[in-house]
Amino acid sequence: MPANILVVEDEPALQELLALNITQAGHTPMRAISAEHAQELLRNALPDLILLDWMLPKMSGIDFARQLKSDSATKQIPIIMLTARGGEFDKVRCLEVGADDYVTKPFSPKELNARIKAVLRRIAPQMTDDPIEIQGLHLDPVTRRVKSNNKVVDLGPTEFRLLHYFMGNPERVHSRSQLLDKVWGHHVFVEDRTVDVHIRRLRNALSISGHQDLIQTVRGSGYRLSVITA
Amino acid sequence: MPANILVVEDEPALQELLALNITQAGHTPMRAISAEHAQELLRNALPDLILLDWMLPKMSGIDFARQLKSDSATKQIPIIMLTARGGEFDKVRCLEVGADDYVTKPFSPKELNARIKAVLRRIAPQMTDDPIEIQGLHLDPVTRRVKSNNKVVDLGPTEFRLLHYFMGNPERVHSRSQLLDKVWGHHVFVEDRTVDVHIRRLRNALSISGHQDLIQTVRGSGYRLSVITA
DNA sequence: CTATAATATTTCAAATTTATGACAATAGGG
DNA sequence: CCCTATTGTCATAAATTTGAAATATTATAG
Repeated sequence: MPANILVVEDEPALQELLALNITQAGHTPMRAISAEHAQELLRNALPDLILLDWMLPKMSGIDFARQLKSDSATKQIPIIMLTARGGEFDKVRCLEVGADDYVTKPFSPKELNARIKAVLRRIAPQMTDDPIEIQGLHLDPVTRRVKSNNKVVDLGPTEFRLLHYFMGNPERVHSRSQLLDKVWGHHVFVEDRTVDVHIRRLRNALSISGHQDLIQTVRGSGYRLSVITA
Repeated sequence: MPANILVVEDEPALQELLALNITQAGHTPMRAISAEHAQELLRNALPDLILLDWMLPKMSGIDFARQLKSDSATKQIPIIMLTARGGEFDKVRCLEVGADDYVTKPFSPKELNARIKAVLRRIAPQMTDDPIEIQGLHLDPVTRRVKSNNKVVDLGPTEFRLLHYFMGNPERVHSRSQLLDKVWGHHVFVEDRTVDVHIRRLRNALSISGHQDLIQTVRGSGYRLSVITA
């Protein structure tokens, strides 16, 4: 899950460190030395995550975060704040503004990366390579295997991605269009109804372990994976 | 759903085809035969989406797109590019310029409409997805579920929208006409009395958790959701 | 208390949505 | 190059939802 990460940090040394860190973690850094500079960069491309220093020249990180969260174009981009002191006050304000997490300086590269990963996972759960388990159904992206007890569920590529997406976003209803976007890809051109067929195939495969009811039809809306039987 | 779409295409035959297509899909086309012509039209009214040919006389589609995206008045209007060749280079440049999607010629009407629909959906500000709770009755648009304690309230599509609307505007009386407008949609032609039937169905479903009295009749006016039992 | 207007219920056929099975086109793997 | 798995579409069946009409109740003015 490589991501584009915008680093907003005015101190050159720290920025360099952060960028290095991000690169080594497999992501791509974008650098800005101020809120204004960041705004400019955001006009061209939106990152997947923003690493924002609490203290910045001119517009403070807090104010910038607030602004980001109030603009519909950027509001869904997760923000991790870099704070100097660990005072309770700061933490509260960070979260108040809508930051998704914060890291107190000084911090270890390890900690930073862990938080980045955590936040990204929260945003795009199906992108990670972590194994997922729901109701005894185990899906492992690394081995590309789905198992229940000792039964192996045999899935085609598309059904696997579909199930992976469902398991990464459980309980939530997904319209056919959304599924096409997320599972098939943005620029594919496929009939909405085709989703039905793949749902059928997925349920069929899952029936071997009795998990076919996990995938529920929500009439008029789409489909959902849910452990709630009702 | 119906949108005004500006078609910028210099070849008359193709433009005619596009306009026809757009009309049949329920949208309204505006036609321009060049970037200059388009600019003129834009002075009068801004469309919801722009369909732009990559190759145009004088100012190319690419340059025009760049200009549109740099002007604050038009920058948020989504653009779909019509490209001739399918070379990777073109795709990249399309997206670089800020186009929201592209279609490579030749394309099927079906594909074009699908893309228009997808782009409009991505842009359209989606209705609030916040969960609502009233008197222990929980409605969650994201999972499209209604629960009370651990009981699941099973609702059809219309009943769900109806309850959603009621819970979003509690304690207020809504006439049957208002409900038809807000829940069914502006242009539908449905008997006022039909609302009664759906109210019945909603109450019926809610009775499973004892919430049937939330929906109250206001004789002569309409219905209201209220926590006041009186 | 009665007539009458307004709302509640029930029922049903039409309309809409989904499920399913079959099939042709494609992509890969031997 | 042949064979098999995978995919996307269709046609058709099945299931659910919807709107309207008919009938039953209830509230209220007089």
